[in-house]
Amino acid sequence: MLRIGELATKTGLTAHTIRFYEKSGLINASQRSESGYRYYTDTDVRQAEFVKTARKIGFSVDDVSTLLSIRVDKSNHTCQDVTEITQRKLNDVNEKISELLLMQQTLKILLNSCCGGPESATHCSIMEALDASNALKPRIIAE
Amino acid sequence: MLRIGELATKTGLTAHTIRFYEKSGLINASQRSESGYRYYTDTDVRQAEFVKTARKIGFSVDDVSTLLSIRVDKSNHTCQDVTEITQRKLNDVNEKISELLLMQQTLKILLNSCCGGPESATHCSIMEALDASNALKPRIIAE
DNA sequence: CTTGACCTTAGAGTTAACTCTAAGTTTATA
DNA sequence: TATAAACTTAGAGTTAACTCTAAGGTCAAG
Repeated sequence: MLRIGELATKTGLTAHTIRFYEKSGLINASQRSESGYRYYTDTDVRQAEFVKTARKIGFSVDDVSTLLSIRVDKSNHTCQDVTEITQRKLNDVNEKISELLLMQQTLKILLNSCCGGPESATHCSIMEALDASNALKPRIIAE
Repeated sequence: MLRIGELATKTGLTAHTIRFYEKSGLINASQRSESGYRYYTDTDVRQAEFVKTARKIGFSVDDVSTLLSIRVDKSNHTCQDVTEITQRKLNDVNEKISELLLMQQTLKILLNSCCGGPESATHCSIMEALDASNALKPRIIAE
């Protein structure tokens, strides 16, 4: 039986975060001492680790909540239920990556266009590009 | 001279956002009518477009603020000043992309490992992977 | 028996960038 | 002149996931 600080050390979460997850319904202490201290069993620890793992992969607290409800009642859920959540997350991630790659390309083009030296910014091509408002149109690859 | 709604239409921002940017020091109306209506000159419009462009590329409101202060006083700034901001932003973007690619890989592996069918989740390999807590270790490419 | 580390709660604060509301004023149109 | 669309302000609300604070209780060691 671990106290909250020990669970924190073990999982790499903070005690604050563990309490926050408790409020969110993700982690529960099976026992409480008379004085109110939380005590965590091995089962609790495994659940906390599940939560940590799922969060690290990128699932939202809400997703983890859903995954946990599947976890405690696997026989009444299907692989489809699980892959749906995973696929949705993957779609989110893919979309964000696309956006960021666009930004990345634009920023790279801007950086390549500018000398970056101690010259006055009077004719800085980054500033000019931002003013031109077509700075966003990604050029054909390798221009 | 445009009113705020017209500037909104022209830039694709909302009037709310334009007022928010005003509070943030990004966009100013050169004129006000006696009754207090904002009126924007061509110069204001160009500045608003600059802001829109810079935000779209991914610069934070704070970054844009800095870029604007360079813009109005180019001769006292250098290309280095501009590239520094741009490079910092590119570094941020690169870092986020790395994180997301890691998530993406993990999610793909999870999806590949599961049938995704109407079978009971009792032996769902995604759930098992999340429980194993080594789900995070990205496998060697193409495993 | 005291000290310090650890625990408790409720609830407020953080971050970024909006987004919205309420209550009232102005302007353009029919 | 009436009405609807557009405008004004200050300030509160939104989102996600924490993060921190205040004020106090508990526990082990010396």
